[in-house]
Amino acid sequence: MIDQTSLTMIARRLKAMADPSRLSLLHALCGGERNVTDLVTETGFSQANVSKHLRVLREEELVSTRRDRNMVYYRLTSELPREICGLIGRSLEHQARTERTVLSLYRRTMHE
Amino acid sequence: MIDQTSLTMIARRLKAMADPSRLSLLHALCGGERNVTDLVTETGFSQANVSKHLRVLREEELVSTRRDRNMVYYRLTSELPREICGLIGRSLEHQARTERTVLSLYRRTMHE
DNA sequence: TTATCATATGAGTATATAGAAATATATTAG
DNA sequence: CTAATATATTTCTATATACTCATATGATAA
Repeated sequence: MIDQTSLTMIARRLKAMADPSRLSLLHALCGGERNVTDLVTETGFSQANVSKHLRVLREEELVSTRRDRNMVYYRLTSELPREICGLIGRSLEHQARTERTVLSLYRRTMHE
Repeated sequence: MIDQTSLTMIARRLKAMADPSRLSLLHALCGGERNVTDLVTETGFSQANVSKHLRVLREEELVSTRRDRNMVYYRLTSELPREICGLIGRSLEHQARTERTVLSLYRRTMHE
């Protein structure tokens, strides 16, 4: 048996990433620091929506912030999101190859 | 901008793993092939519950099955779950170190 | 066939989450 | 101070999901 606490923590981190909108935000942050307005522009999501998703990412410490003037700049806390997406991208690619299904862009996912 | 389809697929895979019960099942399967009864015993979850979680994992092709007699044996389809959990485990460990919080067992998570 | 074992599914309930719209808070500019 | 800008939060609704209990399906054994 594995300790329940570790599983719960891992599950929470995965869950924080397991949303297309949040992946989109993480993807943008792979390009470097961004403030909320930048992210709204880049993703096309509403400001409220971006703000809420950022909160989820912050709570799981996947991103961290710094304030400059009245803007809040977000950045990736670690390489984790990029690495995870790289792994899954390769996995999807491999599957696609074996399934002879054409899927593109996984390689470029998260700027890998 | 990244293609929406890739983000959605990655999100779905992450979501399938983003649950403590399913991580527990994946963990068990890291020890090798198991049938449903084995998994019920190892995890302590109800049979119906195990069956339902396995369906989610199957639908995302994280596990595959083979039938023997009237038993269904499940196995990991790839190393992906183990790799993901390894990454997150190391990330949690790193954070724990820098936060001087004691967290144990991430290294042993998923039999890494 | 009928009984039994292994697995899967359906119904019902409780909880969680995504997103829109409106509003609140906080910082800066004038 | 007031106005404007940037970000965060609340409220609401719709949808999804985890779980339990009961039942169904499917394979084997007697």
